[in-house]
Amino acid sequence: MRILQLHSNFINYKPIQKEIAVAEEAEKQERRLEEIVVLFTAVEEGDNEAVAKKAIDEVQAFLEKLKVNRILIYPYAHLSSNLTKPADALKVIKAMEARAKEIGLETYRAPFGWNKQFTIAIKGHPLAEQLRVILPAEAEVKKEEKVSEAVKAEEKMKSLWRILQLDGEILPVEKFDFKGRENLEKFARYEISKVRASEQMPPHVTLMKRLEIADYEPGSDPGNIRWYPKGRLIKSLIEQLVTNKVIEYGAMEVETPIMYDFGHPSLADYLNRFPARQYILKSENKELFLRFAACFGQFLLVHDAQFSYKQMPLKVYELARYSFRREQRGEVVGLRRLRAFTMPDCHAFCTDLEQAKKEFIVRFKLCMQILEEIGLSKDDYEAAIRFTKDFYRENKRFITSLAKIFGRSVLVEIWKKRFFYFILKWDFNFVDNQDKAAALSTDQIDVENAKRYDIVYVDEKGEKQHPLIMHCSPSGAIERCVYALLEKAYKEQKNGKPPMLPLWLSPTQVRIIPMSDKHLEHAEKLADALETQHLRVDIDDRTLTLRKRVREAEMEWVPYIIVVGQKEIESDALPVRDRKTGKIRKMKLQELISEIEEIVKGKPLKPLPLPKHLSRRPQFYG
RNA sequence: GCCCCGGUGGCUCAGCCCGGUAGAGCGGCAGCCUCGUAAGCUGUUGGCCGCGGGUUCAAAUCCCGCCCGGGGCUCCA
Repeated sequence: MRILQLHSNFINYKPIQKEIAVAEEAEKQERRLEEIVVLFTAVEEGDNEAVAKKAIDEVQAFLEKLKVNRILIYPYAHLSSNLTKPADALKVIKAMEARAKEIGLETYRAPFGWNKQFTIAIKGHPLAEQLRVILPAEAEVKKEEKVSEAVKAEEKMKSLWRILQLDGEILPVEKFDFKGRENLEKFARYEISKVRASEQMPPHVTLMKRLEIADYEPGSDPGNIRWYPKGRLIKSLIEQLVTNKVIEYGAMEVETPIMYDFGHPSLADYLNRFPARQYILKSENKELFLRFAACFGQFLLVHDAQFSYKQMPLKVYELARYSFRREQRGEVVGLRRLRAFTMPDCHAFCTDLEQAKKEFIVRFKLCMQILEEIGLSKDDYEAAIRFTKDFYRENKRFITSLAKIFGRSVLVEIWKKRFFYFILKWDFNFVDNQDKAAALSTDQIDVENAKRYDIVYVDEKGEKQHPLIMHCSPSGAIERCVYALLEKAYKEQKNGKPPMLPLWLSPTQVRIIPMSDKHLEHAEKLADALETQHLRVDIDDRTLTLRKRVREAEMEWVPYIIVVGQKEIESDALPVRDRKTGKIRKMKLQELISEIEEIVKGKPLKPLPLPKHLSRRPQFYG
């Protein structure tokens, strides 16, 4: 028996004329059914009542998932070329109907033996369309084979979850003592069972709006974000920092297109593994898709390059703004997961596993350093290392050495067989205020794509070889870094500390508040002096009370606030309100400049993204 | 994609259950206050009650569809 099962918004059908002698009696009336699972059914030779029962039971298990309780059994011969005799078929169909009613389904049936016209609207979700093949008991053996094939695939994907300790010992997750390692526990739980509960809005969503960093864009697709001047500054600074670090590491920065031709031979095969997750667009007679990583562009570019083992490892980098993934509707949240995001993506092409392992360590350290510089310390994230069983057997010490560099126990995921294109992968994961985890940096050793893209290098013997490819995002998506920083700030607030951004990312580093308009001129002088040292300084020249302006500066997370009045004109000691401590420190201007310069040393610099005078600024939110 | 909750001036929200003239606080604007470190006072502006359809004499309110947001699933090479 074959059943084409369609979850439908509605179906309209109308019997037109009898086709065969055994056709049932029916009225030639149009019928409409809504919110229904339609079962186009072909009864094949050898099917019997047991098959009918089994078919309905299988369907029912599925209906529970969909939370639908209404079916239409629609005889449909065209599904099979091995049909049984019509009279037997009708019997089996009736048996299906009886079974369905028996187990409490709201059951409808289209008449058997008629030529019918129909219109159907099928829902868009992945489970909406399914083909079932139900075989009679005799054929059970054959079916077993098929199942075992499926089970094998399933088996391949089965993951073992463990905790790898620094001494190299691997413990089952239940046996590990998570005392003092609550984040690792939350991360492990998130990865393994994904159980979580939360009623509140993610804190970073409220913050990104209130601080005028970013917001949803109702005029776009979900997961496409609008960035206000302050947010653009923060993002752009992080982008610059990551890019600088990766270039320092030795990668060559390139730029590749954001859209690709579906028909390109190297891409077609790769894409077949990731169906229906891209944005697709048409241009003239071509079908294009938007990139979901910088891999395509870089692979195609390196495919055309000529290089030998002497130039390896060969490192290529791109800040992929944007990468697009049409994530499922329910998964797109704030800045945690977007449909359009900025992905720093660095590939390294290595001669062999030995070289790859060496490079892997270099990049592991690089990623830790980059996160640290962004403002996420090792306490803010947890590591996961994922590999195949085979790889572990041969590389125990290597994997343990990664954990040692990380300095703490890590979560490991072990695959019995390789089913991705990589044999080893690690990722750093931020655990947020809702106990959800989001991956930041990651690196992988890819053993497949060099062949797929026909990327070759020339070895010592002058022979062409496929390299190993390492895929690394040194920071993870830039937007996700902003998410992590905001969530981290919120955590600190919960712990009684003032929430803030790292000084080098604070849109306003120093705010000067003149007591009254009589003191504005002096404020301007101080601001100019700070500005020439490349600090971001602004002046709150609005005619509001002092208390109110101080309050607003604090709510904007301004790290240093200086109130300027008559005393400051007469003396060069400035009352600097330090957000970190909440105290007012008497400082000379030069002392403040030195302090800030020391803290932001080595970080990218950018000017204030807004008018210097607060009276000249629009309000983007609130 | 599925299930649950929500969408009301720029922002946060009340009103909806039980249909009958749209409300508050914040913000904006104007005026006063010229101020010593987290909200000064007064006045005023501002709303196709997310969009479309239906029921009704009458819809922010009831019903249906869609869009957007949040949560839970699923998914996450």
